[in-house]
Amino acid sequence: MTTMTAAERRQEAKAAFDSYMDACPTHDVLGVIGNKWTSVVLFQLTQGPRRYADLARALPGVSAKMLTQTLRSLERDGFVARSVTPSVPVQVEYALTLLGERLVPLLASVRHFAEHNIAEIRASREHYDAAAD
Amino acid sequence: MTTMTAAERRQEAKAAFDSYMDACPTHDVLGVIGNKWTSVVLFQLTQGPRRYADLARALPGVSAKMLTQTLRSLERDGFVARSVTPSVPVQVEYALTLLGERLVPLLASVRHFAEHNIAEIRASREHYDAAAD
DNA sequence: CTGTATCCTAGGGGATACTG
DNA sequence: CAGTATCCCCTAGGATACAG
Repeated sequence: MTTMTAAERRQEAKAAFDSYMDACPTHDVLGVIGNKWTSVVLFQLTQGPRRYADLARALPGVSAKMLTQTLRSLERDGFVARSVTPSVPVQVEYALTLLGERLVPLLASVRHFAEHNIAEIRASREHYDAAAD
Repeated sequence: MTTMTAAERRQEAKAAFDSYMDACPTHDVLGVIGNKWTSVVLFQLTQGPRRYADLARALPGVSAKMLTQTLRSLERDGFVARSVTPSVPVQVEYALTLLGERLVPLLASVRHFAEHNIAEIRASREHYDAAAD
């Protein structure tokens, strides 16, 4: 512990930085909304509560597995509430929580930026790809 | 083509939805900022232009491969400009473009939301996990 | 200093079939 | 209706070594 090799110092810095990343709220939230289906599911729920099959119908691209997984994750994070009506057959309804509602304006910001800048971004990509000979 | 099975109809809806998703600007942008290192690299660059080694030092968690890949991707999308000074050894500097600067407030929004709501999110997770017996 | 090249693994995500 | 359970693939990302 008196002296340390450069490799050891790098290792330590990496470990410290990794735990910093894990604790970073921004990174955490980005990890949530960065998932493939969260934004679209959330968008559906801004239109009002929806049942499982409603979502599956509105989002034909999602597999049953991913729909369930996305919903569970959103529920775990407190963005969505799941309520079961014990009829036959059972009815399950998903709705935004207050926390979920607070996420909506953020998604709107992303959307606003995206719609105003996507043309420039895509133009840049084309230019970049064209330059690659 | 006169009649269609339910499976065929589902297939068609899925294909249509998939291409819609591909074209969706919001989803596109989310895909960019959702990558593990984009937000932190971008944050470094908001502090001013940085060289490759500066970034590597500031971000001990990134591998050389991912740093390069992240930078290339950001350059391709037009968020970052790469300029090479042909000295010996060469100097390469990365800086935000105007488009990149426009992305900064959005990241700030994410950060703002994250910092104000992360406690509630994490509390929800703990509660959810505790309920799972 | 600024990267490439290679190899490898974990897990996100899809397809299909089955259940209370 | 509202999911599970399986199997499988593919890519994001890490480690290590090498190169201009």
